[in-house]
Amino acid sequence: MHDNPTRDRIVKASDQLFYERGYEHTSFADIADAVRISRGNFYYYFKTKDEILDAVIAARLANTRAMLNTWEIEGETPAERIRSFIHILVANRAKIKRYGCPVGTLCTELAKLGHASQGEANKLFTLFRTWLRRQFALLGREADGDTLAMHLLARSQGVATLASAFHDEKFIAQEVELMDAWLDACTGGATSPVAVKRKGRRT
Amino acid sequence: MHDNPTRDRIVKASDQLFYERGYEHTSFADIADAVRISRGNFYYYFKTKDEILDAVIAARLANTRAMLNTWEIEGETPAERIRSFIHILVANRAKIKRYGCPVGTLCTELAKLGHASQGEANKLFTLFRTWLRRQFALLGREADGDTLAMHLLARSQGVATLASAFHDEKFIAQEVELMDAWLDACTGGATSPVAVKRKGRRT
DNA sequence: TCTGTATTTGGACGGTTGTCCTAATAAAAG
DNA sequence: CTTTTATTAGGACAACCGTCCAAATACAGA
Repeated sequence: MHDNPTRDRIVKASDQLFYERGYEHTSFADIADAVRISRGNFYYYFKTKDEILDAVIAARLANTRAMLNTWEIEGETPAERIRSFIHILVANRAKIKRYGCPVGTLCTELAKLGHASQGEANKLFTLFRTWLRRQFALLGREADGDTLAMHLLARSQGVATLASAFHDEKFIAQEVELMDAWLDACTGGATSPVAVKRKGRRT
Repeated sequence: MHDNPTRDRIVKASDQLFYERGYEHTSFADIADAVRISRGNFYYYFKTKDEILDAVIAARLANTRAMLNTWEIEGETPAERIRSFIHILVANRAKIKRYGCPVGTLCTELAKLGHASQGEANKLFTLFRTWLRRQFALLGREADGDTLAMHLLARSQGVATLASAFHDEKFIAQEVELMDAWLDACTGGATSPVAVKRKGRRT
């Protein structure tokens, strides 16, 4: 299966539109306009709209895996890698303010639609979850690594949802600061998965 | 404007359907089936689907205001009242697991649709925000009451989103416990909006 | 060049949507 | 009763949806 520019452009444009307008509210006509191809041409690459969705999810999974691998290589300590995760919120704050979290909003929509691809979409969450769990385990938190991972995921989701509702970028920065402090507390060797204010790192 | 049973039934059924299936994915036919009236009869009460949405939002705002007032009367201390808020997650955990938070998911959907009623829907969030801020202020946190309110709202939203994605009710209980502990820390007189593990209340 | 495949086009199709209207019925008033 | 008003029923409507196809075009190798 060699590379296919047109197919890739369809997937890329759909990815963006699904994020900005939602899956159901994006029509074939919308995608066709974005990609600048005729409406009928879709059938050559995808038989149904659901197939486009699956391709988009697959692409997101691949991109996310690549991103996590990069962090694993570049981040020298597990704490730094987790911080990379936290700081997606800051890096993407403009888009998050407008459209929320790409993962969370997609999963939420598919859940309401009762869509068959819910499971695939949720794998995006699982990807972050297991990666974070591993990082926490490397910090000596094998026992509650999954709990910490879920906690951090939830915090991020909440920040994205509220930042979008209130159109507030400053709130993102505010909460990221709290999450950084919380991470420091974990790194500093607290024995329970609860945040403790600690300004400095353990030496 | 005296009471109108049929109109109320339309609003109530729409409220539920908008929550379970989403606004856009709910059709007039769906509501008609639920209320057991003919499709054409809607026009007598609502000229457009948007008007139904506005009525649903208005009803939710009224219900929320009533609920917050009840808590203000029944809860003896501000901390207890805030705890009432936190524990909605537990009380509604079955529905949250299936459909997420009614407020968050509606606001998210309307944001993606670019819908004109976004502002009205966001008032639901504002209602909780100002109410929580007041409770925190009564706890002596006038300075950062709004920050604490937003923090707690975000935590709740994140819990709802993840509980829905992972179909996990236990996670709700887990995080509620953490939020309770966090609240204890605030009540106990911590000087910064950061969670600290404290099992007992200050005497 | 000619031939065969790969790709694209524009529109037809059945179905569903929100909207809107008119006729039928129920309720109320005289 | 008759007359008037309030409510409901059922369907028409134009627009849009996802799907699908047959014909046109672009491209490849000979």
